[in-house]
Amino acid sequence: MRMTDSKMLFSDKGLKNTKNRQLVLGVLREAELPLTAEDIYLCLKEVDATLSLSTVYRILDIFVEKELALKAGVAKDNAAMYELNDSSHKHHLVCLNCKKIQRVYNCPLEDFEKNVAKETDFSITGHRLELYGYCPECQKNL
Amino acid sequence: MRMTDSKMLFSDKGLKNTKNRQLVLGVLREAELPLTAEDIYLCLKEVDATLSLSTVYRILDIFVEKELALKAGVAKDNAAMYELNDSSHKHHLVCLNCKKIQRVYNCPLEDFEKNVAKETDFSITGHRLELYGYCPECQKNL
DNA sequence: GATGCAAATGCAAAACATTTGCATCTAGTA
DNA sequence: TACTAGATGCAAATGTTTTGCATTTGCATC
Repeated sequence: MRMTDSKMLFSDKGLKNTKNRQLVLGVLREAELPLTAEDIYLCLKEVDATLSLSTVYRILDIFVEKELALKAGVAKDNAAMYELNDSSHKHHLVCLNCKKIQRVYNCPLEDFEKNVAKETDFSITGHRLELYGYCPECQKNL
Repeated sequence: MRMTDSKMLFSDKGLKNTKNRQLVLGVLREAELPLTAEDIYLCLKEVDATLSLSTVYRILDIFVEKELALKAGVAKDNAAMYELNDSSHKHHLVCLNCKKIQRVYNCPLEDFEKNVAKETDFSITGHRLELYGYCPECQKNL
C-alpha cells in the first residue's frame, strides 16, 4: 500500500511520517511536470487538505535535502519548481514564447555522468536537463 | 575592437548600443560561471560603473529575450542566474552540500537535440544541463 | 494505551528578489 | 542639431520564500 511505502521512505531518511508529507509526496508522484510550491498548495486545497503554504515550502526543502526531490529552474515567472527525484528521468522542453513545458523521454546522460564523476571526483546523484526553443504553434505566429 | 563587436551584436538584435549593455555583456563574457543580477551589479560597482540594479534586471531580461543570454536555475538561494548563450557550451556541476559550482567541459547533447527537434517539431535554440552531487571535500566531511 | 521529547505545523510578520510607474536622459536617425 | 523611441534611475509595489514563536503531532519508551 502507498502509505506504507512512504512511511518506510520517510523513516529511511530520518523523517517523521506525517500526513502533510504524504500528501505532498503524492502530488509530486502524480505530477507529469515540475510544480511550484503554490501549485502543490492549491492542488491539495482542492482535495480539502488543510496545510499551510509555509509547510509546503518546509516539506519541499526537506525533500530536496534528503534527495527525494529536485529543485528545478525558474520557468514559471520566478517561482522555483520541484519534481520527484526518482529514477524515471524527466527532462523538459520549454517554449521560450508561450512558456509551455513538455516532457522529453529518454536521456542520453548516463554515460556522461560516469565520465564526469571520474574526471572530477564528485559523487554525482542527479541532474537536470532543460531544452529551450519554440513550440510548433509559436513558430507559426512569430 | 570589443566595443565594435558588441555594437554590431546589439544592432543586429534591434537594441540600442548603450554603455550599460556593454558593461553587462562584458561581465557575462568574463564570467566562468553563471551570475545573479546582483553579482553583476556589484561587480560593476567595483569598476565605478553607476547603473542601477533594476537596469541590470532590464538588460538581462532583454538579453534573454534576444537569446544573447540564458536564464539559469536557482542554485544560489532563490536568485536567478544568467550566463551568456554562446556556442561554447557551459555546463555545471553543483555540490549539494557546499553549493560550489564547477564547470564541466564538453557536451553530449548535440545529437540529442536534433532528435528531440525531429520528434516534437520544436525549434530548439539551447539547453541547460546541471549535474548534482557532492564534491570531494564534502564527501570526506559527511 | 499513556507519557515525554523532538520534530512538524500554522499563522503572521519579515526578508528577499524582481518588476513597475513615471520622470528624465540618451542613442540613433533625419 | 533636433526629434523620437527606447533606455535608465529611483522609489514604491509585487510576488516568493523564510522565520519566530506558540501549539500540535509522531514516535519511542514505558
